[in-house]
Amino acid sequence: MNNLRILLVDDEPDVLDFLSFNLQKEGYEVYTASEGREAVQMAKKVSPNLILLDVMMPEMDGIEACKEIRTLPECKDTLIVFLTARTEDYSQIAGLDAGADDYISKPIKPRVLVSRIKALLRRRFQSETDTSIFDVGGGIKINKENYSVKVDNKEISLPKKEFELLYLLASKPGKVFTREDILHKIWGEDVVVGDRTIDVHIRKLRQKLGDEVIKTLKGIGYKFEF
Amino acid sequence: MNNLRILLVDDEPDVLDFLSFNLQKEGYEVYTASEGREAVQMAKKVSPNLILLDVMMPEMDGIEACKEIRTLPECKDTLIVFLTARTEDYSQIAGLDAGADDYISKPIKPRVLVSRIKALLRRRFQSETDTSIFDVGGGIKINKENYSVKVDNKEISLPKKEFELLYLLASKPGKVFTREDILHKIWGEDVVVGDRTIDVHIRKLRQKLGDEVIKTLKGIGYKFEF
DNA sequence: CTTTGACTTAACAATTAATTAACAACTTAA
DNA sequence: TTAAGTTGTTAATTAATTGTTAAGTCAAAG
Repeated sequence: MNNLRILLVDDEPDVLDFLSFNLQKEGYEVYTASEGREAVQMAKKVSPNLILLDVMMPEMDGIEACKEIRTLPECKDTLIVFLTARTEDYSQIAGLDAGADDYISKPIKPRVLVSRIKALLRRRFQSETDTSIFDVGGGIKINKENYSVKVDNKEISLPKKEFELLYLLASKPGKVFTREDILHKIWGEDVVVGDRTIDVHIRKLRQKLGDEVIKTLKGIGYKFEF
Repeated sequence: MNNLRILLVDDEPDVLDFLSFNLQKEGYEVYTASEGREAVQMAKKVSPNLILLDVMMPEMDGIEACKEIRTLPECKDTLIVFLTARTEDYSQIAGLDAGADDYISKPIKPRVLVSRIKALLRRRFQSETDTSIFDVGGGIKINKENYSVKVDNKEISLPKKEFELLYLLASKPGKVFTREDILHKIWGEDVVVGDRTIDVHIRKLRQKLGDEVIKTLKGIGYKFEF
């Protein structure tokens, strides 16, 4: 939904698969094209936040494609990054000239690739890659700012109490919260809700997050752990 | 109302239709004429911001028309762009001499045409095609400068409060604004309006923008998302 | 193998929050 | 001054959430 979109363009299906896999794992929405003309069309259609563009391709090469993409109004904020074989060093100059924002030499380790892409996107789209998001592990990310939770990169929305409960537990993974702790922190000092109320909220969270992340300690309380 | 006006002049109805379609899609107000004399009259009447003028036409050709239009007081700020077949290179000289601001060779891809036109208009009419317009997604564009909003390129006008509310929410898509946030930011620190007031304004916005873009988070607040 | 205490679960009730329509009070422009 | 539009209020309705109850599990202890 509010994900950043990346368009991959390369004529080798293997490379496409490989990059695609690694970027999707990071939560990006990934689109692919295998040659320049297709790339331009895709770019127009999905208006990606970043395009990873192989320089050497049959038909229309990366440089040409880049120039065309730069003229698209849909892509005025799009970052364009060239993928070049290490030897093709001319592409640095030609590419940046054609309107590219950066270039990356192949071969590259996925981690390095991902971190460079993240850095570029952060610089350009800071507001979307926000501070108050934190990854609590177990595939769960909590964003305090917009009261939203991502589970395996799928956004789910929680009602207030459930969110607060999750937030409390997840903010100190591993720590055990007694029922009393939880009542005081979430319902306040002078509440009169029954004990079962907590259980029920825990259950609702488990329904949404999966049964593993919140653990019960009989007679003691609950903890978040992954 | 505050749209930029473009006058298309060409003797081939097909070309006229084609360009007209592509430019209207971008939100311009498009007028057409099929020959020079008609073009001059139209120009006088609608005082367009830009005229796209085919060079080769029966009766009065583009160059003649251009010269006449340049004498009209209604068109002193009008940009005139010639459309020329790629071969007619003399037109570059003659055209620019006659008072044209640019020329574009046919055939041309609509995207390229549109982006060149946009660039020209932006340069000349910066104030209207301004930085403070931003496309917040979901087919909604907000122009802070003249308090106007476009939904799917249809301009709708919002009363002040509604505009401010939309602007606040849309300026940080995804972020949740609590009722308190909203009250403070829009009504000021020492407000005395009831809570339901916000709801009512939200409802009015939803009536105008569609129900999807503003989301409710019960017990928390509202957020803009597309 | 029953009992017991502690948690889970489903169904439902109570509560709280938001939507909506109708309208009143203000503002502005004609 | 009227008319039109904007802004804020209220009250009825609708919807979602939060909380309760009671039956059901499960594991450890007797």
